[in-house]
Amino acid sequence: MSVSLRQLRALVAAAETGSFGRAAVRLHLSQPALTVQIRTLEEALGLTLFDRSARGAQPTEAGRSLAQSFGRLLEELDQLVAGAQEQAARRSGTVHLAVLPSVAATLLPVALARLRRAHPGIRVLLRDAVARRVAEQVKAGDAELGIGILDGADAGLETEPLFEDALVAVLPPGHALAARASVSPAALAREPLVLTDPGSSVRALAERAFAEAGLTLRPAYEATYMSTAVALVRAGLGIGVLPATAVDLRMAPLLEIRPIEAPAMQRRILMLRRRGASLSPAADALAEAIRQAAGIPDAGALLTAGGGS
Amino acid sequence: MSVSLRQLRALVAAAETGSFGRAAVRLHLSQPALTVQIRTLEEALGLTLFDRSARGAQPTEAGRSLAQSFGRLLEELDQLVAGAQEQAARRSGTVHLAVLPSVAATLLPVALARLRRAHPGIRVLLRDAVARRVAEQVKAGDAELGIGILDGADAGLETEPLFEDALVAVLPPGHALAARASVSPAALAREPLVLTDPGSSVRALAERAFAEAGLTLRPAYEATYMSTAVALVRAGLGIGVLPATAVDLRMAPLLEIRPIEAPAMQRRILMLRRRGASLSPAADALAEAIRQAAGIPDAGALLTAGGGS
DNA sequence: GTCAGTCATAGGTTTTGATTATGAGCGTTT
DNA sequence: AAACGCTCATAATCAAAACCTATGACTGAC
Repeated sequence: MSVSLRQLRALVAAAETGSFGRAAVRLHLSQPALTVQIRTLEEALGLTLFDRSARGAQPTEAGRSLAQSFGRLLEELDQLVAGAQEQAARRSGTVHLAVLPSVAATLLPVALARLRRAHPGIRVLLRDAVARRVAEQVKAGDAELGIGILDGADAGLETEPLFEDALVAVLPPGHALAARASVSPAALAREPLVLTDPGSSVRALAERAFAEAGLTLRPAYEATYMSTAVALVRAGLGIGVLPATAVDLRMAPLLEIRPIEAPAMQRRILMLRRRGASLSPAADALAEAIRQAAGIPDAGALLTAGGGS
Repeated sequence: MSVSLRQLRALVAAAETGSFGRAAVRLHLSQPALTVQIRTLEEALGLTLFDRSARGAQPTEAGRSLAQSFGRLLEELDQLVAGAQEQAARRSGTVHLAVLPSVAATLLPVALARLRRAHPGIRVLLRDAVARRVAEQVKAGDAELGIGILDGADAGLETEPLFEDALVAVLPPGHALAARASVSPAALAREPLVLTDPGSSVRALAERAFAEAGLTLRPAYEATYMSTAVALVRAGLGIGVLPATAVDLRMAPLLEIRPIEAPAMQRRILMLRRRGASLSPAADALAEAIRQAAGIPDAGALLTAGGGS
């Protein structure tokens, strides 16, 4: 028979207390049970570990030495187990999260604040990236959770809708188009436009929507960062075609926001995870916080939605 | 329920093989048994450790990390157990041995040679000391085994007789007394004598024997080391009164050895161990080798003799 | 659509471990 | 010297854990 943890704990306790009886008390066992554990351990090792006498059980040299080594090992083990249970209890843990920059600037701070309040021990490693990179990182396992968009279904990913993000027209103060409740693509096409980089998902969305309306998108300015784009609009250099979430009106109170009359001007922001990969407790807590921040009541809470097929 | 070694081994094997089935084979278990171990471990930790699919079981991040940590721990544990079993098998181990210098120079080399032949892995840490120190070291546990002599019984020690060591007269080449088969204490008292230090057990023995014969011992020379005493005799400076074992005739072929006609000129060389303290396998092997070197057939081999009361 | 491979579940048996009760050895105390 | 009190060991019994075989359900792949 091989050794067992019970035997090792018995050995350590007996060596430290110098008595089988006291060791049994410490381990919440009866004395005979402990005696048997020690004996079977001695048989497994082939060594006498204790010299029994009427005044207790003195560990032999081998017993002392092994008790010390095993004790150290047991301590490490208990620590590992405790650490794992900490993670399970959501009192610690780390989540790698990939997220679109626009969401990172808007929804995410709210979600992270919620998470911190509910589970202050959980650490979030944040990577903002464009939609394609978000999906890639989640699929590769580099990020356990992602917030992004997906064109079609993706067999490697499970998705859960968070909210709809529409592209809106962002008008500089006093612009003529602000008189209307909404603006048409055709009207936009006549104006100098501020857009994001080609390759960004926002840009691709705008181009598609314009193409459906038979128009060609000719941006006057392209910005990589949303804050840059907003600044360009505020300076009166053009009309922004930007995601609604990205425009923080607190930062730019004089700008006017108007919806664009094109159904395709919408993108569905999704929470992404690798298909078949369970979430760590920390990631689960984060997902919950994100859902709540997005205004989704946490009903079943389990992600089951397909890729959108 | 707390974690068990079986669970940890199951986790490590499954994480390394990527399959419950293959892990079960490695551990000589059925697949359901392994599945259950993993599940109960997951329940104990509160963590999902594997993502099960039709293509095997992929460890989660937590599973991977824990498998690695636990694997390291298990390796250390197995190594400790193997080390203990090595000791039990007498393939390794260390014995602290306290021994009289005279025995160390005569009987012991034979015993150690035997021991090395039978159990080459056993290391002997040797301390030669006078009889009182030998007994002290054994009683204090500084030496697991001792070879020495004991005046009366000692409650703290168990003894086992090894052989009788007589004090003999060591005569320089061509000495007149060599004509007799034995010499009397009275004859010795008329000669210049070479003895050991006062305080040595040999010296005490000689003084007692002379006192019983109504004589006073007046040594011409006192040497601490036996080799010194023998050299003095060889130089013709006196007659040695020394333990028979200590005089190596191969080193001093011209010397003559004669028994002394006094019954008290005998000392019983004993093997000593602490009462109630079991012997380590290494010490047991050494004890056996010592017995054989002393010409004692290793019958029951267990030390049971009392202190001589 | 079948097939091969995976893990999960169920039923029944063996093994392990625990408890209580009791015994035996030993040192101390009366 | 006898009794006591402390130790660990043993025995009988019982509960729980662990295992195996058989079977099921699911998933990819051909």
